[in-house]
Amino acid sequence: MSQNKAKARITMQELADIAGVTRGTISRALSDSPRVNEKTKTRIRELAKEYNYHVNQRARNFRLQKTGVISVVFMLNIKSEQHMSDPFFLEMLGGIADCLAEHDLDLFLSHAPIANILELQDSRVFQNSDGVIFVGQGEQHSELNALANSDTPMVVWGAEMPDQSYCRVGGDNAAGGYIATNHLLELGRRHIAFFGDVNLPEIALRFSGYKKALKEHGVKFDPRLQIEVPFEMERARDAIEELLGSRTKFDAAVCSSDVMALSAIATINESGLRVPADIAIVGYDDIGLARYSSPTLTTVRQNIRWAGRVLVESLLSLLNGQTVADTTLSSELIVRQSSGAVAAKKT
Amino acid sequence: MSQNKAKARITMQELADIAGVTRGTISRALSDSPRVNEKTKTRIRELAKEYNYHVNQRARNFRLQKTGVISVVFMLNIKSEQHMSDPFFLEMLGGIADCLAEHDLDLFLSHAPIANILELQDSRVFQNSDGVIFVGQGEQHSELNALANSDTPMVVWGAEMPDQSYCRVGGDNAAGGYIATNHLLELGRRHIAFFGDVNLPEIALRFSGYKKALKEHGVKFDPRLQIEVPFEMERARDAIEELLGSRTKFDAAVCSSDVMALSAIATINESGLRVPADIAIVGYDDIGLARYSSPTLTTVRQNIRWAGRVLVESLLSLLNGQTVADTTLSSELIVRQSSGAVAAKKT
DNA sequence: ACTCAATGTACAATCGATTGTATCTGTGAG
DNA sequence: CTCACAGATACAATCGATTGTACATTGAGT
Repeated sequence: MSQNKAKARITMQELADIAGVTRGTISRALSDSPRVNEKTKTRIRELAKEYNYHVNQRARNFRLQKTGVISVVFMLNIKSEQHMSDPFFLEMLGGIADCLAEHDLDLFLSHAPIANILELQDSRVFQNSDGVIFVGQGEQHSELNALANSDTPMVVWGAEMPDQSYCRVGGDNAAGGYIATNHLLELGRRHIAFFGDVNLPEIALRFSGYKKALKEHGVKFDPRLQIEVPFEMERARDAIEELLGSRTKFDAAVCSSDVMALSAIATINESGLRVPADIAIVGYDDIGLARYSSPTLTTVRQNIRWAGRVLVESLLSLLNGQTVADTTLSSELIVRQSSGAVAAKKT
Repeated sequence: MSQNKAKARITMQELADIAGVTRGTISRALSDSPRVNEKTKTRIRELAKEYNYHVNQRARNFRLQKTGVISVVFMLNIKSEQHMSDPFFLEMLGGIADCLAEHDLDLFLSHAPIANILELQDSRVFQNSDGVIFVGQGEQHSELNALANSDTPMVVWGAEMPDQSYCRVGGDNAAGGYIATNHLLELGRRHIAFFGDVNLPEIALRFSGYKKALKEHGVKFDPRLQIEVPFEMERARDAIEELLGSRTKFDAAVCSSDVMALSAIATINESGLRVPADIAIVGYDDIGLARYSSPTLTTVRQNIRWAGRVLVESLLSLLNGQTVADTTLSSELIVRQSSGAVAAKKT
C-alpha cells in the first residue's frame, strides 16, 4: 500500500498552492466543470490523489445549503409498544435505504422525540437533511400537518386523513381489513376477534373494513372481541393471554401486524388450543418471517419494500418542486396455514 | 396555534439586529454562556421564539468541525446474502440508537459500498460524522485496519483478530460454538451439522468451538456436515434442502444465526422430518423471535442490545481521546424446544 | 471624585468550499 | 501590427455561526 504524502487532511487552499492555481480552479476541476482545461483537470485530480485530498463535506454542505441526506422518522407508538426492531419497520427501512442509495442519498435515522414531533424542527432531523420521511402517523396527524408547512419537504406513510396537507403514501387499509375478515368468514368462522389499537389511523381503517365484512355476512359485531393489543411481542402476549383467560370465546382473529399474529399463535399454542383448528389467525404486512413460521402465516400483504421506494420517489419529486399526489398501494391476501385454508403439509 | 411573526427562517445576524446586540451575544445567550447577563439571555430567548429563530446546524457544524452524528455501517456479507432486515442487525441497531439518543447523538445509516470500505473515506460516512461503528468485519479485516489509521474514531463489532489495530467489541464466538455443540452432544446426537460461512471471522471461531466439542466427545468431524448456508432465509432454505436431499444424514445442526435456524426448522418440517425428534436445531443470537417461534428455539444468546451500548460507549471514549480496550461479551446457552431438551408443552 | 475590578458586549477573524465577475493569454483576421 | 475574441484562470464575496480579544459600563472601596 503506497504511503500518502500527507497523512493529515489538507485544505482546498493548500492543494491550490501546490498546484499553483486558485481554490476556484480546484473546485471546478474536481466537479468537472467545462470551464477548466482538460489537462489541468487531470493534473489536479492526480495531485488530489497524491496528497490525499478530499473535499470537506461539512464546508460543502454549508456552502451549498444542502446535505444529500434524507431523514427517516419512525413514529413508534409508545402506548402500543412498537419497537424499531419490528420487522415491518426494518423491511420498510430496507426499501427506503436501497432506493436512496440508488439516488446517491444517505439516510439519517432519528431517535425521534415522539412525544411531540414539532420539536423535530430544531433538531438535526429537519436541519441536517434535505427531506424527511415519516413512517406512521401515530396520533399526531395535526402536528404532521403543521410540519408540512415548514420549508423542508416531507412525505408520510400512513392512512388517508380527511384534512391532510402532507403527501401521503400508504396501503389500502380498509380493503385490507375487509379481505382478512372476509376470508375468515368464508372459512366458517363467526366469532372473529380484532387485535389492534383503533386509535391509530391505519388500524382504525382496517377495523372499519373488519366491521363491514361482518355486516355483509350478517354477523353481529361483538365489542368484547376488539382488543387493544400492543405491537410488542411480550406485551401482545399478555393481552392475548388475558383474552384467552376470559369468558369471551373466539374462533379467529384478525391481527394488526404479523408479529402480533406470531405472538398470538405462540400464546394460543401454549394455552393448549390449536392454530388454526381452534382459532384461525390472519396477520398483516407479510413480513419475511410470515412464510417461515410454523404454521406459516396467512396475512394481508403490503409490499413494504416497494412502499419504501414510493416514499423516496415521492419525496424526490417534492424536492424538485413538483406537486405529488398521494399513493395508495393495493392490499392482497396471502393464504397460508394459520387461517386453516391450507392443509398442513406434515400431519 | 399562535402565528409566528416571521415564517421564513431568519439568520443570527437578523436576530441580533432585532435585539440590538451582536451575533456574538446571541450565540452566547443561546448557548447559555456565563458571559451574558441573565436578563439579556431571557430577552434573547424570547425574541428567538417570537421570530421563530433556530440555529443553523449546518453552519454550526461547519464552524465547530463536528456533527453530533455517529455513522453505523453494517457489513452485510454479499455472498452470504445477509440483509439489513436481518433481526440481528435490527436489534443491534436498536441498542445503538437507544444509547446514542441518551448521549444526544444522532445516527447515520449508510448504504455502504461493501465491495471496498476504503471508499467510505470520501463519503459522508466518515466526513459527516464524528465516529463510525462497523457491525461485522466481512472479509475486509485489513481494510478495517487501514481505516483505523484515519482521523475518524471507529469501533468494530466482530471477532478477535491477530493483528487488529482497531477497537473491537464482540461475543465469545469460540465458546458459543462450543456450548451449542456440547449441548447437542450431551443430548446424544452424534451427526451434528454446522451451518455457516467459515470465511467470516466470527463464524470461523464458532466452527473451531464446534470442532473442539466434537473432539472432546470423541466424535469424528465429518467435513460433509459443514455447509456454507447463506444468512438470507430463502437462500438458506435452498442450501438446507440440498443437504436434506443428499445422502448425508444428520441428527442435529448448529446454525450461525437464529434466522438460519428458523429457516432450517421450516425446511426440515416440510421435508417430512420433525424438529427436534429427527433433527435437533440450535440457533445463534437469541433474537426476539427465538422464543416465539414454534417450536421455540434453543440458541446461544448474545446480548445484542447491550452490545450496541458497549459499542457506543467505547466509541465515545475514543472520541474523548481515551484508549479503549476490546470487549468480549460472554455467551450463554438458552435451552428451548428446538434442541429437544425441553418437552413440548402441548405434546 | 477616582481607581480598580468585575461584569457584560462589541468587534472581527475564522472555518472551507462555491461561483459570478474580472482579468489574462494566445490565436487568427484584417 | 493591432484588435477582437474565446478560452482559461484569478479574484473575492459569500454562506452562518463561534470565540478570543478589546472595549465599555457599573459599582464598590477609599
